[in-house]
Amino acid sequence: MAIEEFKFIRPGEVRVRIAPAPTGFLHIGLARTALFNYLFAKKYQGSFILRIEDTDVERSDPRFEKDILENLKWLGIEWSEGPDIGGKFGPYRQSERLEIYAKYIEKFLNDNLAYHCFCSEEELEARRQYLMSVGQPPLYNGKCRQLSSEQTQKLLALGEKSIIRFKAPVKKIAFKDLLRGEIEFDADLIGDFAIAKDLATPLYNLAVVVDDFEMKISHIIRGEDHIPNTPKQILLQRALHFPQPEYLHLPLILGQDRSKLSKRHGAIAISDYKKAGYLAEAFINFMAFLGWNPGGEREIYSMPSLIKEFSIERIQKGGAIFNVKRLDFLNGFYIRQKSPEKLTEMCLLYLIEEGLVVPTFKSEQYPPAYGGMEITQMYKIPETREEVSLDYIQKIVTIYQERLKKLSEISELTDFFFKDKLEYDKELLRWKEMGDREIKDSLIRVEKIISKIKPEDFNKENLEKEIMPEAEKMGDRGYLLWPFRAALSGKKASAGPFEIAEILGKKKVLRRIKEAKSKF
RNA sequence: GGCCCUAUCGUCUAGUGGUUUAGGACGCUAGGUUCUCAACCUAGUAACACGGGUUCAAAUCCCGUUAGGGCCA
Repeated sequence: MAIEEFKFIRPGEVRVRIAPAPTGFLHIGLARTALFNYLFAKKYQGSFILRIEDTDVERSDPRFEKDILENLKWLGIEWSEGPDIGGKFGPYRQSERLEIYAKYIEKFLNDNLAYHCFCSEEELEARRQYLMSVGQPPLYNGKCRQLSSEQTQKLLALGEKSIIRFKAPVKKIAFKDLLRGEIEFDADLIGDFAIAKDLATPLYNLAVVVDDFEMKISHIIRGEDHIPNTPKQILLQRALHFPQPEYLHLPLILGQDRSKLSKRHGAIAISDYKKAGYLAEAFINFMAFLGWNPGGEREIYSMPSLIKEFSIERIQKGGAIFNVKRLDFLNGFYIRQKSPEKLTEMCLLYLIEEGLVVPTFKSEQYPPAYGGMEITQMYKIPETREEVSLDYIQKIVTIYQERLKKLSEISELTDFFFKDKLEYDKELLRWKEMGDREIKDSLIRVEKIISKIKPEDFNKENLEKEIMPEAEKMGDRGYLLWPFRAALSGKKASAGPFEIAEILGKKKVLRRIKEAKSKF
């Protein structure tokens, strides 16, 4: 049935939007909704619009708006109309659209579709509590609906505080959700809901309905948590004789405990994931598959292929748990796909941040995000006071490319390249049941072989050629290779000894072996 | 409490009445691979919430129950 709906979709006619309130950072739920809207718009050559719902002045903050825009861009979800770029149906910030709403609020009142309600909040709250306690829906009883216009005028003249309520008709209200089919509500159970705080301040449902109409939104794709708002919005549309857009309510993204993803589930801000070194393409791929999949067995999809394959019929109805392990896997995959140059550029930021390397010109020139970073060729290693090239850093990054799950791990993994002296316990050098004497012997053997290699021949291949036969002789290669590698890296786990040695160079390798020996 | 939504391996999911001993991926376990880790390869683990119908045939359609979730201005 959902399929039939799409026979009506003609390229260019689709206009979708996301309408976040700038009351928090861009989080996964919103990002996923944005992605699905974006994919849908692109699929049908339509428009994806960004609207900021900042009518709640107290909770809204421009820095959240900035965060939302910035991180959507980082993800590659771009809008064709929005607060930053404008558009035909602007402004795209609700706080700048107040006169538009005022016009409609007035219309509601003039047409007798709404009325002033003077009930106090305490009164309302008490009644709500009571109704809930006796198993009744907590509705407004329509007390002020009875007020004559003279009474209303009088109360207003007296300066009584009031809000504006919609006169909800008593009937059933059904709509077709593109995903879930017919959803029916009893308008009886909706009650006379508030549409504005006062003549100049619209409330959520009214503002949405007005904006979606004024911005010619064709399809409203949003989270499942908005289903209960839909009948109210439809009621408002009908009162105003607006055409009804199509609705599609996406399943929610859930935390480990199956509840709606929220702050208490840990990091959910996209910027946190960005900082931790997740790649935008991994994130997009991951989010697309939360609640949707193309049907085949392919799991790796880039934005263009997602746009190509996206289809509403393949959206899931049940909520999906956010599983970081899977994100990690995808991220590792995309990291492995990067070119060494690109990956180095991305890792550099983390190395600089950790103070492992310092660009040879002022570090203030580096913006905090790696997009558009200007790359310098030379770097200082503060600890050894050496100067190294970008190429050198690239060699290091490259041998860790397949070990990286997140970019931020690069510093911890490779710090031993940027240190003068390694701190580790001598036990680290022990392979299996080796005695102290044997460990030292192994180190001496390696040292001897290495001493014979000319500096210009000091590379991975030659090292392997010279050392492997010796290791082979010992039966278990680990007797030679483990102490060697441990001495170079000071770590239990690392890249292979030969590749590390090549990068470190003969002089440093010998020094590290000497240091290891001195522990016995 | 009321209303609404949902229900296949631990997780994301394929499956749209017979081709299904329910497929894939992540995870986990074991083995392989030049010490370790990773990557890679191979194998294994594990699910149709339950109960009624409809039908020659149901994970797939209907009803109910249960469970989970969302919303309540």
